[in-house]
Amino acid sequence: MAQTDKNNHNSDQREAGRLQVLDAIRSAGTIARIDIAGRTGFSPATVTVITAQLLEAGLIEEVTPEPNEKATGIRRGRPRVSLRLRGQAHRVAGLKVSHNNISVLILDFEGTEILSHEMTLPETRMATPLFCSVLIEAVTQACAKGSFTINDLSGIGVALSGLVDAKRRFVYWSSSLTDRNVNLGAELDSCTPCPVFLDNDANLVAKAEHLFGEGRDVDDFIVVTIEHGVGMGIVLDGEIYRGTRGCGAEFGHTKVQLEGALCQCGQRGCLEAYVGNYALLREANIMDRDRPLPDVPTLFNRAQSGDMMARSIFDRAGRMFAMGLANLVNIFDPKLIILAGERLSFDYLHADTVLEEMRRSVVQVDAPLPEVRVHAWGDHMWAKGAAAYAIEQVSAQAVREASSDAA
Amino acid sequence: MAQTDKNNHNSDQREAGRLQVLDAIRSAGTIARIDIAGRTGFSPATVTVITAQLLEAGLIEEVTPEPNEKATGIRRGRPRVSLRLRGQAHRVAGLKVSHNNISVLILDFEGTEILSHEMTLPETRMATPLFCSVLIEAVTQACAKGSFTINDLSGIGVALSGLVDAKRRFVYWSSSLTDRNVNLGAELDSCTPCPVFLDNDANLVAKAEHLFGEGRDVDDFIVVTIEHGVGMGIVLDGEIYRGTRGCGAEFGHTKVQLEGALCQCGQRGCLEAYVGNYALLREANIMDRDRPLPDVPTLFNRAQSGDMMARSIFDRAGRMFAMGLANLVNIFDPKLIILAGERLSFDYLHADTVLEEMRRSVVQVDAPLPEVRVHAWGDHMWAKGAAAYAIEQVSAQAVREASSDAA
DNA sequence: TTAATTATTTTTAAGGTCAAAAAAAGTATT
DNA sequence: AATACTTTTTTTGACCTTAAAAATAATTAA
Repeated sequence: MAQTDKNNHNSDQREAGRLQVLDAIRSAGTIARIDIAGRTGFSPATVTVITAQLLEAGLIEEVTPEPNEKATGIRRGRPRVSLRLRGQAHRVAGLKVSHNNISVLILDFEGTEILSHEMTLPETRMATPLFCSVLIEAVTQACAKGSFTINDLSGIGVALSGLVDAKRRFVYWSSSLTDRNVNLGAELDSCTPCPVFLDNDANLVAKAEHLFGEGRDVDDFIVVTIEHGVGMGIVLDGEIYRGTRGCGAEFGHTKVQLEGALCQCGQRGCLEAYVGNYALLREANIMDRDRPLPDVPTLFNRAQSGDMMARSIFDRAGRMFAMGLANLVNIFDPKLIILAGERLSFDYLHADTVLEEMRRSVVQVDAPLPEVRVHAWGDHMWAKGAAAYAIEQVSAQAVREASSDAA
Repeated sequence: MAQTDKNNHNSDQREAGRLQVLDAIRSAGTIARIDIAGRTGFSPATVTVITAQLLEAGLIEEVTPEPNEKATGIRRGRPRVSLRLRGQAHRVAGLKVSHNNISVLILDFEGTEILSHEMTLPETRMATPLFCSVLIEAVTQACAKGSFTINDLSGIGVALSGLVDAKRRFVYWSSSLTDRNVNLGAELDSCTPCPVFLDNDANLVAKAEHLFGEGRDVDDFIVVTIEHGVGMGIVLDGEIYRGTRGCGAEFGHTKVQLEGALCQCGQRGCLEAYVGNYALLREANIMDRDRPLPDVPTLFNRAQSGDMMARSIFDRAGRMFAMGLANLVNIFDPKLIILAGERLSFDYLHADTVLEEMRRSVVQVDAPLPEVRVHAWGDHMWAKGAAAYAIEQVSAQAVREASSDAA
């Protein structure tokens, strides 16, 4: 809310069209002008004009069809000329700051992975200046791996767990920082040669789903991530919904029980306090203090091999999760919910029984229920989200330049 | 989702601007062109062009300042010419169908109330044909009161409790209809000389708040209504958010307790089953079967005079409500929440303790919390929402005609 | 009273987008 | 091989919006 650009009739209007076309090309991979017109709603005439400018700016290129390859069915009429993004146009980095380490992913403009890099953190929580220099160091190391430098990057996206106002690049609170209320964008600007973009990690997974994942052809969906905590990203009308202060979509701290279990946020009854990684282990270890459990997969194995205590922990978590999802459906009535996870060990939350319970807890109408897709990403998920955000922002900047050059 | 017009570059684009200007004039009451430019983001030049067309179409008029009245502070420069809606341009009806009766409210184009009318229903639940004829009868009676006929109306808005897809004018379910899945829009079209618009009643209260109420100057807010049940209307970017199937924002059936109290919808643990009117009475009558309570105000009086049982009922309801509101804040991070109610007897839900509990249950950041405004409407609230919707739709139609005439 | 100043509104010239027409680049038919 | 046909792309003329300039209508100062 209040955080969507609108009414910027100033110079924004020409950019908007360019960006829409660029997005259409990105989501399609390769696409002919006529289909861009179909998808975006622009007239073919306008598409011609816009693509000409994007071509001239070097952001896209025409695909010269191989003579043999008439695979797309022999069509009559003037043959289509497909367009695609020009990968070499830009190079961006995506960073995910985790508990113990930073992952860096470098993508080209097309979204192709160039390389990835991991670096161990000196400390879990750092003061702002140290944090900045660690970030830069991680990027520098990654670039070195690919024989280029940080100066060859057009943008850097950073995924943080915590409460982030992405627009203002302001961090209210993050588990990686000892400081609160840090104007991290400004801090990082002074250390890097290229623009840095920040957001909450779950929002960025949603961004990755929108650009590269299950949400590629959908403009309205919700992404729920489960791991240590529970995160959510909301995409409405093709944009991340962030709320007034930039800290909406805190699904994990939605209350599912009055005076319920204690959450790491200090409050009680948060969904995360029933479903999150640490919540499950806490329960397990309360139940059986003599055999402390190291991790959730172990607990899950026990449940599957018939341990009733373990099973009841997952059972309750699943039911709470179903309730949370049902609430999302009741509020948003979305077309699609994506359950995104890095590891498959959390199968229990994707179980048919959970989804069935969700369906039962939803307002019943004679219309198809929202689709729920489970997307098991590799371990790059979070960093890829950050990189996706960087690509999006770099695209906007590039289009801005292309538009003003055209004038 | 998927239910916001976009990409209608066809003829929509000229309408959009006209409509935006019209909305700005409506929300301001009277406003000079230069301020319309400021508010809408259009250039003064465009405002001149658009207002000229709206003037010619008779939708707005210039305010001739009284010679004496230089009240607005002595300004230098060319004096502003204020514009306002021309009330006589259109006349619309808003209908709210309740348990036992229908209220009809007739407004002029400016939103001024011309008259209101109440009619008793023959039955609470009716088959579709009877329902339609009762609706028409109510409108006809109301018009007769004002010495005009239904033919003098430019549109009729209808507020229904239940699950309504406003875009399709389709009713999945309503407490007023015996049938399910009724294409009520089409049914009503065949009985009326003017267009009929339908929506869920809570959505329409949100519409009324946006056009005439506390949301007049806000484009992103949430309205929660409490009465028999609990309703919600979400305004994002100036538009009612309705979800994919048109049945989002079902706040009342959000689950706040696993395996909780039985709700009238047949499910368990719905917020409404703790906070709704009928839920409170149910509890009270379970507790004390010998003295059945007639209504909630009586129960509330008992609580205030120290009856511990009554007090505990309100206490739990309040805490559940606070939890529900906190969840909304955690998900939407809205700028404003409006608690809209017809009667003040529900003070207990607006109590400071409830709001305080909500504030405690929200993700804590060093930024101002969403504002919560309590708006106690008169008994026209629901019908006014329906009328507001009719005004909005009629405006769109009028602008469409003005635009095509201008061409 | 006249000129200067100020603020609002309107006009003008330029660029963006679209519908319709034209051009382009193929396949199908004779 | 020539012509007809089909589909995509580009061009054209018209309209919408804007920035900048001009016109308008007041107040203020001289």
